[in-house]
Amino acid sequence: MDEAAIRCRFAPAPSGSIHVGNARSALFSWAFARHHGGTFVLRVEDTDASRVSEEAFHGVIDSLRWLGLDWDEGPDVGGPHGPYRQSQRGEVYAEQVERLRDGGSAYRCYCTPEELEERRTAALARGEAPGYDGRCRTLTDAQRGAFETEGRPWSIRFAMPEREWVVEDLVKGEVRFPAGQLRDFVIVRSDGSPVFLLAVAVDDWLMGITHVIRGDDLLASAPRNAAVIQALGGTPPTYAHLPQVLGMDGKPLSKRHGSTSVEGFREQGFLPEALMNYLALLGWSKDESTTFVSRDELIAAFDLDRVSSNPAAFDVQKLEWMNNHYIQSLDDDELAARCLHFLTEAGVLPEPVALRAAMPLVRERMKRLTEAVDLLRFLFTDDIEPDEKARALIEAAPPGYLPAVADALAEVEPWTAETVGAALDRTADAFGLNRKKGWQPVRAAATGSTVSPPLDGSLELLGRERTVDRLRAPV
RNA sequence: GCCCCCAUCGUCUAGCGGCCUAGGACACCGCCCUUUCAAGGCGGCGGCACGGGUUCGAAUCCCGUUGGGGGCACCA
Repeated sequence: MDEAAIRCRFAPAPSGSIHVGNARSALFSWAFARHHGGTFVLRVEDTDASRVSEEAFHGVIDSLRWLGLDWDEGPDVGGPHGPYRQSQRGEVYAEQVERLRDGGSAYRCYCTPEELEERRTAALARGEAPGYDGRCRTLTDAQRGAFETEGRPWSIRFAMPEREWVVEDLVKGEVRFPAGQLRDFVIVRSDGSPVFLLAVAVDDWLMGITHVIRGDDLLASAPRNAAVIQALGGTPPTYAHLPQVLGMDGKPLSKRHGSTSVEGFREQGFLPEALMNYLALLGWSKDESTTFVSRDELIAAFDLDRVSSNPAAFDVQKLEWMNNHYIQSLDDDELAARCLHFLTEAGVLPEPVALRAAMPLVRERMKRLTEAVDLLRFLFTDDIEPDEKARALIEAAPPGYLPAVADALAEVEPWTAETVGAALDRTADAFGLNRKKGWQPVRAAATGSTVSPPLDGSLELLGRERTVDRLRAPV
């Protein structure tokens, strides 16, 4: 195929935040376009005006950019096929609907919602398919005239050709829909607004989309999209339907799985490169053993022939492991910069130099950047309140031990992790304590917790004065 | 109810008729390292949903069963 001509798109509905399943569709579509040197288009499907807001619109764009995706055409960057928001393409759809009507591929439907519902339940009761029965497709002029003079509101339906439809799907293979299975569907609501099924087809066609890569919940709409495009005189794009992303319980991702939006993961302290890597491997594999794939490696290696056709469960534990890997790969400056946001958000105001210096201490201890808060709080505030376990440890220390440690540390010169550690060992030794017994009470008193970054390095950063003060503070 | 999709360790997957005694990764368990917690190293547990075919030979191909998911909207 002519690779340069490949055009893919991601078409999210800006209703709420973009969840990871959709993000993966975007990622695969983007990677496919980039791999083949094609064009990636972002189009916002906001035909249902009641559910969209400017905030949601920007949220989608922010999430995609944060993830590391970019697009050549879209609502924010423009392009030759705009506008890229369906809410702004009303006249485009109106024009194409006229063409469909002129060509006999669309007709006015006068059925009321109540009638439709009634016939649907009746069909179900008879054991028949609940879809539209095509009544208004064969109205006589007299019947039509009667409805018109009656002033009945009407919607416009697409006359689905009654034949078998075959979708040559790049992931699912050849998918056949028996004749009669696909019913006439509404393309224009009675209020005159276009419906998704129409808008998608028109836009994919007019925007020159060659490959539609999306979730397989849309598989059944592929023949409908294709039929509309054909009726318009165009050639339908090639489709690739990705299996769904599920929760660990095997059920579709939903609210009860917790925060599953890209924005949610960002707020939880995940790195975009980790999320991208994880998502890339959810339903796609580079080979039999590769686990880490950078953005560039993904572009270089991605293709649809290695996309799995079965649904995948989203495993946060694996994401966390991968996030830790990426955190470990960041240098001190970069990691400190990324942690800063979470610390300030939590009300911990870090001193820049100390923050950077603390990175080697916490780097391999964080699965999420948010963990920097608890790990480093002791360093940036003197308002240390030992937790229950810490308090118990402090109280269990031999009488005079902590003051003795304070005295020893007061004399240490120079103040480094090594010398601090040595002083700690000497004092513990003098009290007949091993390292574990000797260091834990100190950790508890200095950090307020039984868990902290390595103690010697932590005290080095905390400084002599603050360390000694904390060890001498009445418990 | 009808149509469609899917089926390899708990999870993500490799496998595209003999290379499979089914490989890797996460998780889990054990050991090592160790000042806590991690990280790291080593080892272990664990799977082809079931039943029929096809074939000299089936995780791989076909059919059925079961199980899961999606669709059949004036939602997208």
